[in-house]
Amino acid sequence: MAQRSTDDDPQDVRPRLHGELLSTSLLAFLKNWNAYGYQLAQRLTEAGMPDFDSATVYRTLRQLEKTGMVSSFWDTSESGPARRMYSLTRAGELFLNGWMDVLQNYQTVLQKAIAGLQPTGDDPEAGAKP
Amino acid sequence: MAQRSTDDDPQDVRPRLHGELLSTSLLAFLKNWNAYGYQLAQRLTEAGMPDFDSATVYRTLRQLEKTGMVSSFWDTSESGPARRMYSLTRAGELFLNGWMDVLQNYQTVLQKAIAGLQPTGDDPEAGAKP
DNA sequence: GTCGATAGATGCAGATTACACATAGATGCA
DNA sequence: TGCATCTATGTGTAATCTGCATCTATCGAC
Repeated sequence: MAQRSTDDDPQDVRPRLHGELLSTSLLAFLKNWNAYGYQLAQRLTEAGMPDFDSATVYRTLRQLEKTGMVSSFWDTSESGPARRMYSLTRAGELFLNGWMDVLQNYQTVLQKAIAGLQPTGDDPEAGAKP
Repeated sequence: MAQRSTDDDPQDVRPRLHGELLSTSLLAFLKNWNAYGYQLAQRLTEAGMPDFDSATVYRTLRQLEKTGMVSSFWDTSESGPARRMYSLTRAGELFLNGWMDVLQNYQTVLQKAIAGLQPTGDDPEAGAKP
């Protein structure tokens, strides 16, 4: 039996928010609310989401636009720097609905696994924790 | 007012499982169950998780090992190809706990946003959907 | 004028991912 | 024996994504 691996980086294990988590948060905020990037970034912080990078937020929004999930236009009606206002498209709404299903299942799977219930209840002795 | 962006890729919008979602699923499975990659990949499929790549599962496990979340050893006790058996470390358990908190908050935020409740209830007319 | 807050973006190095393909033991079967 | 198939894990590579630093620009306060 080979040697066990060693732990080497115990610090900095706080989860960050990116990928699907960031994209879907943005889509959800836009469901009943047209907003621009800076505003969305603030809402994320206010909502107690883990740290993220504002550049990532802007880039994620542009990416969501490229795939048709949101649409945008420049808003110069208010004073201050121009704002790129985003709103959810029909495709974005459909994706968000699909994601909520995936998320529900994901959370159920996690909770069951953590509670010690295997996905399938067979083979009760194999690999059991010592 | 500038032109709206155009939708260009309406197909292939099914959510995939990667990044934090895949890592944390693996950690959760390993909480009460020592297992190897092939087995974990099967469990993910059985659990109804979205499609993923098996190579990604293996690389994710190696990555989790590099950061100290899991440890592994070669298991040659059974017949067939050698298996790399993984188990959760203390650091992995702590990360998983932190992630469950983040996830709970994330889901709450999504649900509130989709229900039409803003993170902060002020400014009720700004950006309201037409 | 210049400082800070607002608002969005780019450049780049490094990490992650999907897809194709490689390796190897075990089993079945003709 | 030869060969296909399943199990089990991995690598190579191009494309994409991310974090950090930095940049542009508007506006209000001092």
